[in-house]
Amino acid sequence: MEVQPKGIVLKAIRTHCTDTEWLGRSRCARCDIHTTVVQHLAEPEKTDAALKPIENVLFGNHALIYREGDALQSLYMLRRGFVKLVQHTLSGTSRIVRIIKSGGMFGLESLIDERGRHTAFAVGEVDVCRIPVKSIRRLQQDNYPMAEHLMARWQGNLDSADHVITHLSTGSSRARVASFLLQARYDVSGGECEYLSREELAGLLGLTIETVSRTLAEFKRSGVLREEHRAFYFERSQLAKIAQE
Amino acid sequence: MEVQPKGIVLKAIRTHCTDTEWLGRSRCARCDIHTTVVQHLAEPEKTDAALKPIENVLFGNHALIYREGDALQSLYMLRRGFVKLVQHTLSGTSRIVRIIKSGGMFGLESLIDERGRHTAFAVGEVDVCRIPVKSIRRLQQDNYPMAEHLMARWQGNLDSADHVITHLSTGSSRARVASFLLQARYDVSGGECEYLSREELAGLLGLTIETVSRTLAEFKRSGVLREEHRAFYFERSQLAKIAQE
DNA sequence: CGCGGAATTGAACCGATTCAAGTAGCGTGG
DNA sequence: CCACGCTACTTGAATCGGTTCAATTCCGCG
Repeated sequence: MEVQPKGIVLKAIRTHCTDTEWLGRSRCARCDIHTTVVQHLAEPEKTDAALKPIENVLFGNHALIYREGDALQSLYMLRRGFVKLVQHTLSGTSRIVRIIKSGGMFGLESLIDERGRHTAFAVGEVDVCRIPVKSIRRLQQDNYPMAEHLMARWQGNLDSADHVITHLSTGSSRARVASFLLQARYDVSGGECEYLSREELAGLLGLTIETVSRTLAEFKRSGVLREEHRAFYFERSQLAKIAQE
Repeated sequence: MEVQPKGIVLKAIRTHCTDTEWLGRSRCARCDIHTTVVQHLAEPEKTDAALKPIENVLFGNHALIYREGDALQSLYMLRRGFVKLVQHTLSGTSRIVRIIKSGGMFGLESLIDERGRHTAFAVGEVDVCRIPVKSIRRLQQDNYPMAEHLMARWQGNLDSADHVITHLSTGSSRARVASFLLQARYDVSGGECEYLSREELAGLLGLTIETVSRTLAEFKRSGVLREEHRAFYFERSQLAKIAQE
C-alpha cells in the first residue's frame, strides 16, 4: 500500500477538480478525444447522463494520481502531458513499466477488479479525464460500441509493455537509450518535447542514473545527439544503427 | 516477416486438424474452458453456429503456431501446455515476452488489426482452440457478454507483461531466476511441471544460457533448490528472500 | 555403443554499477 | 542583485557481475 519510490519526491498536487456542470457535457462534447471513446451517439440524451460524472483534473509535475493497490473507481484518459506507471520491485526499488502519452488511457484495470496495478505519477503538467467505471458500464449497457474501443486501448497498452520488454530492457545501455530516443521522438507530436529526467529514464530502461547520463553524454560527444532546452535532436538513421548493436 | 530466432530450431509441427463436426458443438459444450468464454447461453442454437468454426489443434514441442507480422484471422485459447510469445530485437536476438499458461488466451490482437505481434511457439505438447475472429464478432453481435471476458483476458496478459518487466527483467540474475521459479511453481497446477529449457529461461529473463545455468547450479549447491526429472522443488520462503536482493 | 543437442563449468574480459566528488541550474530569501 | 541551498546532472576510479569463448559432461535416442 505505502509506496516510497526511492529518491522521488512528490511536489505539488494541484487538483482543479471542477464541478459537474463545468465539464459534464459542454466540454466532453467538443473534446477531440471524446469522439474516440464515445462514437456514434445514437441517443445523445442518454450519453449526456453517463458523461456527467466525468471529471477533468489537472496535475502538476510529479503529482501522484493513484497508488499501486488502490481501489480504483475510475479509469483515466490522458488529454495532455505524460504519465508514468511505476511498480516497485521486491527489493524496494521502483521500475517504470509504461509511459502513457496524450490520448492514451490508464487505470483500465478498474473495469476488471478495481485494484490499481501501478502507482501513477504525472510527468510535467498533466490534464486527464477521470471516467468513473459506472459511466463506462452505463454506456456499455446502452450498447454503445464501447467495448471495441476499450479492447483497442488494452492492446495499445500491451504493445507498449511488450516494447519495454523487447527494446528497452534488452541489450546494451547504448542500444536501450537509442531505442528510447527513437520511439520517444517519434511519438512526440507538435514539436515541444517535454521529456523524462535522467532518473526516470534509468527507471524505464532498467539502468542507473549514471549509466544513462554517461551514455547520453557519449552520444552528444560523438555528434549523434544534440540537447537543447530539455529537448533532444538527432538523425533517426544514426540512432537506429546504434539501437541494433 | 521472416523470423529466424537464434538457436531455436523448429521441430515437429503436428496439427491434428479435426473436422468441424468433431469439435464444433459436442466438444465445446463440455469444455471446462468454454464456459469461461461463452457464458449464459441465452440462445444455444445461435451459439452453436458461431462455435462450429472453432478448431481444436494439437502442436508438438517447438511447433510454430504463428509468426510475428502474420495476418491473424483467429485467436487462441490454450487448453493444455505452455506457449511462448517471442519478439525479435533490433539486433536479431529473440526475447521471450510472455509465457501463456493453460487457460490463457493469445493472439487477441487479431481482434484489433489482425497483425500478429509475436511469434508463438509451443512449449511441450500443446492443445489449443483456434477461434476465428468472425466467431467472436458473431457472438458479440448477438450481445453475449463476450466483451467483458475478453477485456479480462487482455488485462491478464498485461499483468503478465508488467510482471516480466518488473520482476524478470530487473535486478540481479539471482533475483530474476528466483522470481521466475516462484511464480512458475505457483502457477503450475496438478504437480507435473513441464518447464522451460535453459535457453528459454535465458530468453525470458534477459540473461545468457550460461548465467541461468550457473545461477540454478548455485541454488542447488546451496540447498535452496532441487531438480528432479525436469521439475524444480524448493521452499517458497527461501527463494522469496533471494528474489528481493 | 556412439552420436548430437543441451547443460555445465572454467577463465578472461568487458561493461554496468557503485561510491565519491564536483558542477550546473534554479528558485528562494536576504 | 547576489548568495545560498537544494536538486539534478556529470564525471572519475574501482569494483563487481554477467558475458564471452572454450572445453567438458550429461543425457536421450537411433
